[in-house]
Amino acid sequence: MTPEQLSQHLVDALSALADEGVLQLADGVPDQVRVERPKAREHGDYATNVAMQITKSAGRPPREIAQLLADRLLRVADVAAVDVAGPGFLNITVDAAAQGVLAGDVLAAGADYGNNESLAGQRINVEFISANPTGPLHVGHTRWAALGDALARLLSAAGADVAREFYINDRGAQMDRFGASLVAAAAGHPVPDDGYHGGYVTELAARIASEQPELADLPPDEQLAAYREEGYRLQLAEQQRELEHFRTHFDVWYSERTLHADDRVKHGIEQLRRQRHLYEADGALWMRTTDFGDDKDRVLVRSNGEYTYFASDTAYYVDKRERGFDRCIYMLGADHHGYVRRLLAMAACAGDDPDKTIDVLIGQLVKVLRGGEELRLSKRAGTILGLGELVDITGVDALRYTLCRYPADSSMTIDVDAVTRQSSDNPVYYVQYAHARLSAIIRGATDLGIAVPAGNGDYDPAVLDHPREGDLLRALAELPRAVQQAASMREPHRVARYLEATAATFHKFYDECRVLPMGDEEVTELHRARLALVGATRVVLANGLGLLGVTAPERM
RNA sequence: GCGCUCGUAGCUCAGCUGGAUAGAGCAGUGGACUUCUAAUCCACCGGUCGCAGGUUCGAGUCCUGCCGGGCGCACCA
Repeated sequence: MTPEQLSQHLVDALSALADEGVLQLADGVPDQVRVERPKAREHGDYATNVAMQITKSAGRPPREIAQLLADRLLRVADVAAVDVAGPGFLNITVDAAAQGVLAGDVLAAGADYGNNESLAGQRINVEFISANPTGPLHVGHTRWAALGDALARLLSAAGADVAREFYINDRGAQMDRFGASLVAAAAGHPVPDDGYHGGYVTELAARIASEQPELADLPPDEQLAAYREEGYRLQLAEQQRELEHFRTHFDVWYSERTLHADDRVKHGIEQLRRQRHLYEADGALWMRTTDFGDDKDRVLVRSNGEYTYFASDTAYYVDKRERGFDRCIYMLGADHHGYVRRLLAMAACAGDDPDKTIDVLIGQLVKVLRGGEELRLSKRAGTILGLGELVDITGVDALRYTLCRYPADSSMTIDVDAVTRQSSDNPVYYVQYAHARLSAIIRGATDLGIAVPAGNGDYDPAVLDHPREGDLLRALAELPRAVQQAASMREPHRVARYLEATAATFHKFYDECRVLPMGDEEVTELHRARLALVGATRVVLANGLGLLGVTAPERM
């Protein structure tokens, strides 16, 4: 029995009590009852506080309601025991056999286990990183790469139709500064103060100069444009190469320039105009974002006739909506959080309900520790630790996992030495090691000629009555909930935490429960059932790691 | 000044969207491998959840005010 089924039994019990008039619920029967896994063993396999939740609605003391529910629940065949405890908790123990069938369910579902339909029918646009093509991707971008990609995988697993999108900020003054920096570096001159410094500028300039020596003869403005464009092309290609290597694939690379070239900015503004939140003042075109909570109105078209950056963003949003996305997820760095309010106000000005169409995730910046010291990272000073370099040091799996382990809005310090270390202080190896151990058992079974059960009917679920087996089964049963919850809360780190807890549960099981027959031992039902459990656990860990874009090794 | 955000063990961080005695890992101490991977397991040590009020059966979690760190407040991008 899964927690979902148990939850349904509780709802059924409540409806029955209400129908019979035993309980009068002022607020009606809740459509969902949350069951949780208690921390303390003596609190049973599952627990719920529903009796306390509805005490007001029912106008009866919680313990009394709990007792009514307990009596009702005991009639369910798969429920072995129910206790009323404390102020009104319901502690439920599930029948071993009913729990044991889960292994078969997991084996039968295979790679699909954990997926759900909670977001079915939704089209979601996930935009992340969106860096300037004027330099390498740094640690902050890397965090978004790992987190954004994991989130996209999660949303897909929850049934949504997801597009991953990278907005290329390839327009504006910073591109010219980039071009000027390259020209200066190529000529051996010092880079302008407001330009880009870093060693990569020198390398890039030298490469362009040697590949296209004829550029030196161009007039200054043409030369700047040529360097700018070539630098753009090469830098973007580099970003794309590094991200693919980091297993972060984008479905759409969206250039800000094309937004202007195709008159989509103009179109976007026309769409806004219909909603009547635009006005002209001081020769500029404004959006009345204060209508929806912004502290001041925002300019779309400056008095000199040029579009603002905000105009691009507005048009981009309109474009996303016109391309059919129900929801747009923005992943922004903490240094952009001041932007959120106007973003939401803008969507409201466009006639949308921002609560329904926009999710903004704010990511705190990442500190990097190496050799016990904090690295001071600055693009201007050129002291950048790039995605590429970081991956070279730590490997893709360790880096992705480490960055996915923490909620986006918590500041984190990443200790390069710890991520690199291949030991237990690195949780990614803890989880991967569990998968490798499981794989080793299955290899052993194959060597002994014992088939791994493919589903229910291939083993006896009732023999899985050891406490460690029950713990493991209940852990496996949590995956769908973990996925659903992580997806709806947009919090990939929950998957990582779930994996660590499940790996720990497995390791404890492994420590106490022998799976394969020893020596000349006969193959028993217990061996077969445990093998089913092992196979199911491997499926769960592999699926979970897959959601984070981390590999599940057969051997370590 | 206004706004956003964070404050949990010595360190890095969780805490299931208000529940039972606040949890992991690392660091420290001590144990467990002649048979499925010891990258593992077990035990001990470690806390006024920044402070003070409030909401209620119940608050690390919600509200208010302070204190402290980070960030943002352009017809820049």
